[in-house]
Amino acid sequence: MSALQSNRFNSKLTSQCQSCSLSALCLPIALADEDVNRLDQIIERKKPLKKGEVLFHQGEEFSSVYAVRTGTLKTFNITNNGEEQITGFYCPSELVGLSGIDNNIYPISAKALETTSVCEIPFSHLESLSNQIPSLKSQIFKVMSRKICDDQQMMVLLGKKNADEKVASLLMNLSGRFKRRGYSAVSFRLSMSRGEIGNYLGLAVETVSRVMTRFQKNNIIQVNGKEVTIIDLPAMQKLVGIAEDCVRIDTV
Amino acid sequence: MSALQSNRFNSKLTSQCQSCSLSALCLPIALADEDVNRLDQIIERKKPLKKGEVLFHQGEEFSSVYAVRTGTLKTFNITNNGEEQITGFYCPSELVGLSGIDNNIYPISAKALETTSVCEIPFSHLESLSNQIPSLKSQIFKVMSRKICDDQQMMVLLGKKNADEKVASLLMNLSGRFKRRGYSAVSFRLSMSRGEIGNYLGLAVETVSRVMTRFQKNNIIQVNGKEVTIIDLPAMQKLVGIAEDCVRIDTV
DNA sequence: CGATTGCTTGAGTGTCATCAACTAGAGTGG
DNA sequence: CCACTCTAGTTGATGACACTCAAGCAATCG
Repeated sequence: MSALQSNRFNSKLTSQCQSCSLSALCLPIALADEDVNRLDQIIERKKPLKKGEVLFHQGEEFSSVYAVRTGTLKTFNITNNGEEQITGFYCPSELVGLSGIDNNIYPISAKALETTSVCEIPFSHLESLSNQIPSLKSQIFKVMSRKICDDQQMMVLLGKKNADEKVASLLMNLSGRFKRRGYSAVSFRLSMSRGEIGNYLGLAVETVSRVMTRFQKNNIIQVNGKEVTIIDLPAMQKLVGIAEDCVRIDTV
Repeated sequence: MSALQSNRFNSKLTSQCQSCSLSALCLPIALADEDVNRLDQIIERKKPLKKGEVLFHQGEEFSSVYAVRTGTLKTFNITNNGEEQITGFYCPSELVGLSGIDNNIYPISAKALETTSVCEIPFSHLESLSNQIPSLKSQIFKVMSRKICDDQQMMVLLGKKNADEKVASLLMNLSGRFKRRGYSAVSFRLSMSRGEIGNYLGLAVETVSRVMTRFQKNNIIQVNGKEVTIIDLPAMQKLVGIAEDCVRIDTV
């Protein structure tokens, strides 16, 4: 809690990272104040992306990872037959672009779903800074490890779940992410279209639509366009599979 | 930690890592000789696992990552309703357990598909060694990044591909991995059962069986139990989607 | 040797994709 | 301000792909 008040001990120069409301969730977590300042210095705040603008393109040379400040991004892969497969949605404080490290090329594109601002973190700088700050290095390991966990959960979803369970899982996942950022866990706005939801979940648009209206008829959720309210939480948890305990799907 | 540094120079003796045939694929890649020796010293060779034995259990405290030396592992997640979802197969030189870093708990179990020997790499040692050897740290970043890429490819497979494409993708992926280790790319032995293939690909056993016999009838592959030979490579590539260029599915 | 396990093959069914029509809302331009 | 277009979303009808159930075969094992 108190960690949320990021500049409680701040003294002299408060870095932007320290005054950022996301610092408790983002990369600076677990860093000493002076280390946050050093991290802060390698970060570039870019001007916000408009809806539909691309942050980086699949195939482009990898240079930076990005932390979302406000708004939402989607990442996607263009498959051989030209269709797009969405691989993730990214909310504020989440890190995009880690998959580019391996081959020094982004294997996916990242596009803004709404007006979105990001912090650019040049990876070469981050890497050398991580030589000097072991806790930063550990933090990067953790972030990457979590991404691997999340992706594995996603595989379970795609491989084993039916349409109802898929949609419920996405909604509950988003709910959890909003909650952790201090927003309502039961009432929120979807920044992605039905088509994007379907693409992401491996479902047709029509199926997504049908599932959501059915959920609504059964008083499980309340839907109004992009506005969603979760009404019957137990029902949702049951659909997701309750035991979400040891696993935290983070980057949907 | 001091133990790490002690034998740094006593290494006219070739380390096991250096004499290991996998060194060009495994973690030591891109390390200087003396660094390989230091890495070598934190590694424990465990006695081989028999088929069906578990390397680590889901929920267990995380301590080490493991490199496969010989044999094959599968990792899997027990879902809420008790069924198992296989999340990956691991061949020699590949690293298992990275997903445990985040929460300090293994979110999956790892089990031997056949007699399998592994190198245990205690993560705390690896992490501190990576403070001293920047290229080792970079290498870990890369390995984790590649895992993220691979998992994303897997999502595409699960979300967009039909049964034929799924099976073809798995076979071609295994083919590539055998090839890189110097084995035949067209003729190899599956160490996993049909059931495990189906589980992994999000298909029923019967479907896997049917697809493979159909492939055989169409002279695309030759199957005899677990022995597989790829006959019509172009057909397979077409099924997979050819443009496997920029993406390398590594850890299936 | 029977028993068990893994794999294959067949028949029937169900879930979800596809195709198509329709509605609502946003943006455009006369 | 009102058609007009365009897109996103919804709903219905139909069908395909893959799952389930069931039976049989082959290989391994106690």
